[in-house]
Amino acid sequence: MQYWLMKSEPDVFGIDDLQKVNVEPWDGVRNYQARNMMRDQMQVGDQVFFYHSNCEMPGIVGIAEIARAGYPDDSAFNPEAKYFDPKSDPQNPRWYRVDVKFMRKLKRTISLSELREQPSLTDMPLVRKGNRLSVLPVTGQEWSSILALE
DNA sequence: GCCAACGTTGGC
DNA sequence: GCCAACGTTGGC
Repeated sequence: MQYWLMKSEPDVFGIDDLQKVNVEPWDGVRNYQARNMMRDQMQVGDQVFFYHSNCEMPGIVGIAEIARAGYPDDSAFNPEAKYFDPKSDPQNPRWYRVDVKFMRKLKRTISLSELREQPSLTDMPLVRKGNRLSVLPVTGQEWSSILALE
């Protein structure tokens, strides 16, 4: 079992939205590194930190679980869809998604600034400047030290 | 709203 | 294959 962190903008789709729908297809990711992780590595049952980005207090707000491993993101095939990509061929899909299932909200937001203060977390790509990847691997050690902050 | 960091595109 | 231009992300 592996651990991940996935970013979302609360104005677009936040942890409360995930709680409401319970399971959400994580489509629209158009970055090859993130695609590779979703397509090749994520497995059902993997645990996910749900992270709010681009907002007043960026940070980890909840826990989710991978409910379905990587499968083609068919929003790329739909010309009407926001994330349409004419270069993705249904016979050979360029983009993949996973299904993410709500587990629980954290008791409080563990903010990015707080994560940056933790000596054990300085190696996390998340806390490094200029990181823009929306899907990131988290080690087991990082997972437990973050949860210990809750 | 600003801007640094980074990925992608496309001309050459 | 290089690299400038451009678009996007995301913290602040």
